[in-house]
Amino acid sequence: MPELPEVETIRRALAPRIVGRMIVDAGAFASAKFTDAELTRGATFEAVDRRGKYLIARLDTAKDLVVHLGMTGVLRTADQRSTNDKFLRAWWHLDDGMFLEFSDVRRFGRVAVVANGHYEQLPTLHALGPEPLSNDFDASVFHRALNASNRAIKTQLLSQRPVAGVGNIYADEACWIARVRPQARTITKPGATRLHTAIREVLEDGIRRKGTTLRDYRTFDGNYGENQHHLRCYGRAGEPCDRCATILRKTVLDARTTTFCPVCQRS
DNA sequence: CGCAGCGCCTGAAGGC
DNA sequence: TGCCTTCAGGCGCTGC
Repeated sequence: MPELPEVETIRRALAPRIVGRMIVDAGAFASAKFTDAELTRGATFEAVDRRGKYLIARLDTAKDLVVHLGMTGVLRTADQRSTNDKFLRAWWHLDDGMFLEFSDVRRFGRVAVVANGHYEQLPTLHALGPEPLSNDFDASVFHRALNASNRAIKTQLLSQRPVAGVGNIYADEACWIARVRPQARTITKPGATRLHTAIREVLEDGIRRKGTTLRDYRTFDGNYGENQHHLRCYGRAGEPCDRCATILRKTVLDARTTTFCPVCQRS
C-alpha cells in the first residue's frame, strides 16, 4: 500500500525518465477511473510533483496528470506495451520509444487529468493537509486540528486532513514512536508534538529505505523497498514491544488493522 | 458541513 | 484437491 515514502521514491526515479518527453499515444482500461489517461495525448511532461500520496505530473497543456496508486498500483517502464498483463490500467507511449505503464490489480488506483491546480473532482487531494516534510507542517496547528474533531487520532491521520501522506503502516509506526494511543480521541500538546516529530521521522526513514514492500509495492526500477525490515509496530501484534516488552495488541479501527502497545502508548 | 457507513476490487491464505 | 470464507485497505460516494 503505497504511502508517502513509496510515492516519493517512485517520483524521484520517474521524474528524470519522463520530464521533457512528449506523449505520442496513450490508452486505458475501460473504466472512468483510468480513461483520463487518453486526454494526455500530444502533451509533454514538464515536471513530476507529489502531494501526499498523489503523483502530479505537470503537462505543457496547462493540465495536470494526477495518479493515485491506491493499494496495489505499480508504475513501470517497458520497451514494448505489455500484452500479458490483465491488470494494465493505463499506458503512455513516449517520444523516445519508452512505454510508461500503470498496473493495478484491485483498481483502487486512479488517473485523472485536470486543469492545472484544479483538484475539485478529487476531494481528498483538494482538501489535503500540509506536506509533513515541509515547513507548512506546524506542531501547534496540528495539535489544534486533531482536537477539533472527536474522531480517533489514527482515523484523523488516515483522513489526510491534519497532515498529508500517512497511511495505515506509517500511522501505526508514528503513534508507537510518539507513545500515542491510536484510539484516543483527544491529544495533549506534548503528545501532538511527539506525534508531529514521529511522523516526520518515520516518513524520512521510509524514503531513505525506498519504501515498505509488504506485497505489491515496487520501486520504479521494479525492486523491493527496505523499510519492511525496520517496522517497530505495524504487523507485529503478538510480539513484544521494543520499548517495554509488553505483547503488542491488535485491534480494528475504522476497518483497518491497528497494532499498538497497551502499556507504553498511553497518550 | 462533518462524518459514519458502505462499496469497490482480487489474490492469498486458512479452514474443512 | 478444491471449494468456500476471510482478510488486506485508500478513497469516493451517499445520506443523516
